[in-house]
Amino acid sequence: MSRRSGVLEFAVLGLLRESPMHGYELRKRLNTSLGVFRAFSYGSLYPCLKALVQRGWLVEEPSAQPEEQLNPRAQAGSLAGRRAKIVYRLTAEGKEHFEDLLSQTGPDTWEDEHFGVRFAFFGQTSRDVRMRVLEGRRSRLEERLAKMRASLARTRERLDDYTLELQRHGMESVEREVRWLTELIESERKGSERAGQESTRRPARETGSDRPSSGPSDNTDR
Amino acid sequence: MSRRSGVLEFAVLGLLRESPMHGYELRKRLNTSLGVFRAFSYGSLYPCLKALVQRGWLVEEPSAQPEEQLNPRAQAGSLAGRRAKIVYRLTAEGKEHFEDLLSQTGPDTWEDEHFGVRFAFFGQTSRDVRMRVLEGRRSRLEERLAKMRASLARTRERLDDYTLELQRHGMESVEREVRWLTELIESERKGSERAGQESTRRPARETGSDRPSSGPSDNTDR
DNA sequence: GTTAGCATGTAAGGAGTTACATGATTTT
DNA sequence: AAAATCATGTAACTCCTTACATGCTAAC
Repeated sequence: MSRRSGVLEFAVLGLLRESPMHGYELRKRLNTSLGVFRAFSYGSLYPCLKALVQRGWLVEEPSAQPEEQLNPRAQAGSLAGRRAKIVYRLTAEGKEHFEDLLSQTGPDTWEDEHFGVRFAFFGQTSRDVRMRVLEGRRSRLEERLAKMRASLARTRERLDDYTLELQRHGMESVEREVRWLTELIESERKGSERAGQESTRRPARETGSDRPSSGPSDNTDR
Repeated sequence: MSRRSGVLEFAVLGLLRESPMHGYELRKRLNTSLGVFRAFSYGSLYPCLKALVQRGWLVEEPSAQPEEQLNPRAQAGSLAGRRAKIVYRLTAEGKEHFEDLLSQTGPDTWEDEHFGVRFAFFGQTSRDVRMRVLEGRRSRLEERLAKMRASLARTRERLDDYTLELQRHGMESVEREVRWLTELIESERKGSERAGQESTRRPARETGSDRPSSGPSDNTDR
């Protein structure tokens, strides 16, 4: 009933933080920007939006259609007509809540389902948290590799070629992801050191705006 | 209520086809042999087993505990006691049904959730079907790549570094899987040609036992 | 003037998980 | 005799999808 998910909720808050949007647009962003990893349908998006509104993290704005009003043919039907295109905007509480979520580094943040979306919003995440999430993810994967190697050693001879190939390919993928994470961690560390030289010591604040940001978000639409 | 899944059902039938097992053992196999890709809990396994029994694809065998009966202390409580360890065995109908499933090459067989488990049982799958599944999977991934490239071209400049890196890494993974599939398809084709030379033309039967098999399964337990 | 795409929703259901409950057997 | 691990199960819940229902607007 409550439709408060994990991933979807997180992603919606994160995208709306960048700029207000209506559901349809939001869904497209969800399935391209955060691409590959997950795809959501309206059947989960709209109920999720309603739930977030109820908890006071979003507000619905009936949308006065600023630029599309320019089109003169449209307003013939009815002035307020045109099936209200509901634009959702993050409230102050919503923003606060999202920042809470961003600062979390618990075990599930580096599980498969969550890691992708966490990474997608690393631009808004503090360096400490980024590091913990990356390192957590890496050691999670290394654990998994160890288990796979052990189980492979135990069962190698009674598996047929295809099963074996599947395991091999699976392990290789995990190994590759570990290397990727290692590179990312390295480059975070370098960035950290450079920042350390600049200001001699780390700034005290943990959360939020130590990101250089990609400019003030003036892109309301495509 | 019915608990007839897709992947889980398929995997259970496939593993039980190799040899009868009880639930606990089955679950371990599920989470190692078919490794990386999925993990199942008892909460889904046992109801699934019940459902498969109801449909006549499995039978429960109360398990006379052949070797464990040797242990003399156990039978004190009650002769039929000792919390029946239920061994599940595939029926003739179950086997037939599984072979039907094996021969399917519909669109969902190459989707993410299904492909892994399909591949895991390629040892029992006919060469034609293997080819169709591999090629279907590859073109599915190529489609996805095309979409990703298009969306990346459209949105590159308004994405921050992390989102961009996530996309890049995602695409690279997909590209690697495509290359892997291409190699597999190549090697299937070679095998096919060699088989063609041996018998001049392809054998008529499509399903089942053209596998060399990994020996008669005499391994009931670890 | 009809197809395609934009836009918003709901009801039912599928595929699984978590947490709980129980008890036997093996290892320490 | 305590702890681990084997073994089986159920109820409630989660998170998402499919299929449906509706209507507007743009393009062909």
